Amino acid sequence: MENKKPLSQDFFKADVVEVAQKLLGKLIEFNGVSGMIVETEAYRDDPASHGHKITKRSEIMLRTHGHVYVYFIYGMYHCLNFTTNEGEVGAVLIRALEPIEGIEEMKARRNTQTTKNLTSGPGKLCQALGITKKQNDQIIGGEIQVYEYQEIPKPHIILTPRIGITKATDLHWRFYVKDNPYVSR
DNA sequence: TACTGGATTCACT
DNA sequence: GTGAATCCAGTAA
Repeated sequence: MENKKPLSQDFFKADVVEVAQKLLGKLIEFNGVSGMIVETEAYRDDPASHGHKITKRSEIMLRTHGHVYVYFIYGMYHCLNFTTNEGEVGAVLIRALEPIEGIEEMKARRNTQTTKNLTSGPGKLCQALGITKKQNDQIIGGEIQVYEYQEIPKPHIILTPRIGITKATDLHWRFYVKDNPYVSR
């Protein structure tokens, strides 16, 4: 694609819920593979968030914005987050992408021919893009790029409280693009 | 040093 | 719908 416009660091210097919503329709590119963000989740200082207690792992949520936060979960998956609003605890979990470029590479990494299963979940998309903890704490715009891509009309943006997490509170929100086949639920 | 459980996914039933 | 896979960060000792 020509004329790709990267997001500025200031884009991430805002409330985590606002950033989570505005990330829908943006393009994530890493290592020649890319996808459009179709589902996000906002985490800040609520009991279900790593940032609820500041530790060596989670301090990045307080210390930075516009950085990549990658953590390892369930012994086999990675999850990709973007930090927001330095000085306040916040990060947006990228929950699903619509694959754009490098689909064959994604299929090989995911060991499947089913396009719908490539990036329709936070663990899946990290595997498809090849993102690991090596990318943790990198600045967005380095190895991992995020570009303007598609404008999602407001009526197509759905906001729900995150369910299924026992400690969920009203500080904890999920956004997704209505009717997009890659949304994880 | 040892223990515990997780911001998930997949293969089953 | 249910359970297994699998390892590391956080916590307690």
